[in-house]
Amino acid sequence: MSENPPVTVRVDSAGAGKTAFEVLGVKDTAVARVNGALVDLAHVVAEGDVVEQVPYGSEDGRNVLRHSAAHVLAQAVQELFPGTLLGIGPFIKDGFYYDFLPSRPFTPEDLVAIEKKMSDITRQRQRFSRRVVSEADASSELAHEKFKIELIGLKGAAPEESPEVGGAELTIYDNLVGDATVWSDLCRGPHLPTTRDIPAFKLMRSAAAYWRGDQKNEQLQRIYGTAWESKDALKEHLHLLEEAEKRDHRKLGVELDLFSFPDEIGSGLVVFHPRGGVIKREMEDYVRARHLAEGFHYVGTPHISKEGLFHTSGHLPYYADGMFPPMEMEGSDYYLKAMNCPMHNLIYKSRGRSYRELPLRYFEFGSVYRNEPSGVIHGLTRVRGFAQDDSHSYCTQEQAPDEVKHLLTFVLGLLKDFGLTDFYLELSTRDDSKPDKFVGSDEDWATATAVLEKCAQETGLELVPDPGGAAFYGPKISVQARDAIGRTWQMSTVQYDFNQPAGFELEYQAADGSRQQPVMIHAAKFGSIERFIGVLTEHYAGAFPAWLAPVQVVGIPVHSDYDGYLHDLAGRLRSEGIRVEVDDSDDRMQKKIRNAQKQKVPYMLIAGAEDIEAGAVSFRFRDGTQDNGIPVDDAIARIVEAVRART
RNA sequence: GCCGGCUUGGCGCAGCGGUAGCGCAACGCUCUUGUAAAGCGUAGGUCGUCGGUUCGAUCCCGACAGCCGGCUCCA
Repeated sequence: MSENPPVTVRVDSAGAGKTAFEVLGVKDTAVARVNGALVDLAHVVAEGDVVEQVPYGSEDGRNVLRHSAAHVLAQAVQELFPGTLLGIGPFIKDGFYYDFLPSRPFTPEDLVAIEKKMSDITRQRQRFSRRVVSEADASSELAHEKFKIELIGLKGAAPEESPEVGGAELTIYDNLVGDATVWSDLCRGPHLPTTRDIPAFKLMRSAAAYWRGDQKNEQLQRIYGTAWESKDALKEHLHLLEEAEKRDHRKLGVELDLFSFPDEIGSGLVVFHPRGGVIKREMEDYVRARHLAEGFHYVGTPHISKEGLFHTSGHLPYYADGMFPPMEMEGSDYYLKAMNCPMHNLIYKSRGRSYRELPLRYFEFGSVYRNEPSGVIHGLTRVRGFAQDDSHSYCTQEQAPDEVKHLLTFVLGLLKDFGLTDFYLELSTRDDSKPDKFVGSDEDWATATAVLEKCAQETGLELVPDPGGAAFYGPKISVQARDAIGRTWQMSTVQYDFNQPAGFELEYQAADGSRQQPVMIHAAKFGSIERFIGVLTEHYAGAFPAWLAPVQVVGIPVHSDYDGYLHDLAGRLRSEGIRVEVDDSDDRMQKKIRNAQKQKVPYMLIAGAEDIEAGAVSFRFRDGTQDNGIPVDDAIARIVEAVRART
């Protein structure tokens, strides 16, 4: 990042006719912003123009250098694999990609060769030269590039869809060596001045991607790369990726013996081992207690149901693809439930309800099963069987806004209790162009959406629209949480539903004696217990806070003579509810410390002759710091307090 | 579901057309004195599954399953 504020110049009469680069006259300039629009440094300015430096390390600067790198990638691919057709090549977070239609998919070896060819191209200092073309000229020049032709046809329709087209005019960028054009691509620009100006890049991987993101379209081969304003910035990014890999919950799940996915059970189905079970149980106990404190009633429902229930709820007409296929018994088809709401509705309906009971809140850890496509299964964050900490609040339409607010406040507080503190909200709404995917009237959708939007805004959190992302029965707010290394995860959802109360003919008797239909608010606080454990594992990199740690204390004797002393201490801790082990194996002390450290145990209690003489014990913490000679009573109090405080 | 890659003892990895090794872990023995790996020994694998090619397959080919990276989708 540039330390100094960007240079800004207002062009005077002497500057008119010069290039943006000339009037700025400063280094560390990727492109220029002239009167608010990004342009090439070769752009000729006029008197009165305001020209601003865009440094390489700025957001725009990075985007431009990444997009320029994408061009070099495309050029390298077309030189190495003649006849390969081009898709699009935008910048993305941390890098860029380019989509291709090659005669065969790229291999890892191909990527090495392509990266080398890219280096050749950058060394040649090819100039990116902008040329305005008419639609007819572009079409004939790019006649062999069918995807580019399609983009030309889209010009103006969706400017955000690709960097190739959009804006007032159609442009082609030529790569020049001397005066000779060695390569060209349809592109809106802008670009760095030359290929040599790309400071640092690296190809990451290749993968398939559907043309224009639609499963119905042809599948292209996408190559991902990363590019940065300096070699150091690139190195730092690669280091961050390594760190992220170390906290991968799938890896930590094995190393810390938390859970596994036995092939024999099936893809996307998890078993929790004793240590993972501790985390799961602590979470559930705490969450259950918090729900009770917030006025929820804990209920219980089965995992499967006859199909009629899911017709009533609307799941079978709208969600059948997402459910496991039915099993037939005694002439009925039974389905594993994919959602808990239909069952809760039956509890509501089990007797007449009064307005005095509302809002009526049901909560359970409901096990649901969803037929996720095989390619999307991913550790704990995308599974086929999981438990939702699911609740349904039945209330009058007038109560709904307060209930949504209540839920949002509750959810955010709960997430904070687990160490997640950085959030934004997403408002998922109906896609009006696909009426067959959503049930209910326009008016009801508008009402529901307005309630959610207003409540979301009142939290003061950033609110991002998600058009088309609603459930079939109503709009939703989802809470996105950022973890310790800045990645975001979709956690909680709050959904406003007026359709299922109608389908189930739910009602309550109002104060005036009339029968009214309640609305129901669905809310999953963690989304799924499984996903949340996965996210927490990555957030804490396996070093869970003491209250969640599978093993909270390990006693380590300096010599086996002191095993008994530590066993006595462990007994006292255990009676305080602390999960404690004494490592009385015949390893040496150093090895025991190493083992406890690798298991990320919060407290190591070390005892030798000095400690015993003083009636004390020595702490070693996970960060390697120590606190020696602590009297045993103090040590116990300290640990008990830390666990109680959930810090 | 689609495209590509991968699959060798509990974990991490070698290897190779002539039926397999290493480190850690496990087990045994001898050790154990202050903050991240003591030494020696033992045991453990029909090389994911099923077919095919071959005199012979862990190795080559195919199908299936699982996993990984993306796309699409999603709590």
